[in-house]
Amino acid sequence: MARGKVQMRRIENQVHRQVTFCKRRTGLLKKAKELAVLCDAEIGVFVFSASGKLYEMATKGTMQGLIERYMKSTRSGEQPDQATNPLEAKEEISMLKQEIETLQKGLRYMFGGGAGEMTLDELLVLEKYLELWICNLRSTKMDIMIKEIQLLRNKEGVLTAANQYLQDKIETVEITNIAPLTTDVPYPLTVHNEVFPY
Amino acid sequence: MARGKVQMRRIENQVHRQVTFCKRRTGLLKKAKELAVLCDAEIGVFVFSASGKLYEMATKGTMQGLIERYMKSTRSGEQPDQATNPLEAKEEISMLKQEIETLQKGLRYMFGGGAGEMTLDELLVLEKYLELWICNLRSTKMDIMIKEIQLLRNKEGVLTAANQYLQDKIETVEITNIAPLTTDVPYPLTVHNEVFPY
DNA sequence: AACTATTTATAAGA
DNA sequence: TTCTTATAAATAGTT
Repeated sequence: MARGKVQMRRIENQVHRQVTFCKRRTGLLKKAKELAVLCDAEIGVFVFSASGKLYEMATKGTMQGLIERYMKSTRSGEQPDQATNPLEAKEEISMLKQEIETLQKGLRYMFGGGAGEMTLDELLVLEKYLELWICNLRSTKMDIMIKEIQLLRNKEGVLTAANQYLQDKIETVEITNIAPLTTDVPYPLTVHNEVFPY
Repeated sequence: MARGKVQMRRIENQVHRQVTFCKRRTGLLKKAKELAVLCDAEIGVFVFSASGKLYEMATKGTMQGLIERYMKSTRSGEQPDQATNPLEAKEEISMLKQEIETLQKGLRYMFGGGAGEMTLDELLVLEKYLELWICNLRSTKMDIMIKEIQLLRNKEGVLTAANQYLQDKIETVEITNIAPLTTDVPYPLTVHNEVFPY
């Protein structure tokens, strides 16, 4: 797909074939990974070179696990399994941990340098950045919290008003009902608690 | 790869995800076929959609045959693993996933100069990370500074000693040269300043 | 292993 | 879904 169209048949030149195999194999596995990530799919790919060498990729757990799943789903049309088996789970955990490691590294490397080999000056710059970042973050956090509080206060106000209103009403009811109450209670007067149970 | 770069993470919009899944799955299988033809390789691909549907491709014979070959070529396969409690494992997995989500958001947040769409909880987690990071950074910084100071002190010691030595020498010269000085000065006595100009 | 000129793949929109 | 189209990615041929 570049510098000329390619015919869809075996590349005769052994060197070209080898180079293309390497490039396209990489591309294929990359595409598989992308599809898995973007669309939340579970993918297994294995490639045997002409010389019999195996290259594989499983996007979740192991190839073994995927093959098992494959077997199941072709044999009897199994349901998408909910219960992850412990082996897969462990592997998933370690994969996720590795991913976290990578992300943390990414964060660290973002400002250039990287944590291990940074000079004092670089560290000072990074520190400033981090301070700024954390400062912005806290500001955002505060905004959110303030809004949240405001919201709750409003709610509280409304509830209080409603409560007050109901209290008044109840008192009125109680007063007007004083006489009947001495003989019979048709319904519990505390019914208003069920209107605002929170 | 078109009309805009795509972020390498799960597509949130369900419709977009479905469409992309369809397109990319087709693309992936096409690429696999091409690689097989061009480079005389044997390839198996299987894709489980998020909903558990299976799509597969085997370039030679059946998937079963390929899987058998795969199994043969990876003889070390099974290991009897201790059963991690599946429940705990699942919990850990979901926690780790959440952590990854937060870190990814953090990275995006950072690139975007802050103010992203993070929730309060995520912000709190990120804040913790940043605090930890800045703490580590400061520790590293302190190490470096302490070493630097040590180094400078050593240097200072050496320089002071050298200075003392030269001072003594100069005084000796001055004393022994007192007589000639009254008549002629062949060179400036302050020449030693040029030896240690700092 | 790099470098690009091209071809392909595909995201977004209809 | 399917088509279109602008753009991002992959990669064939070359150095």
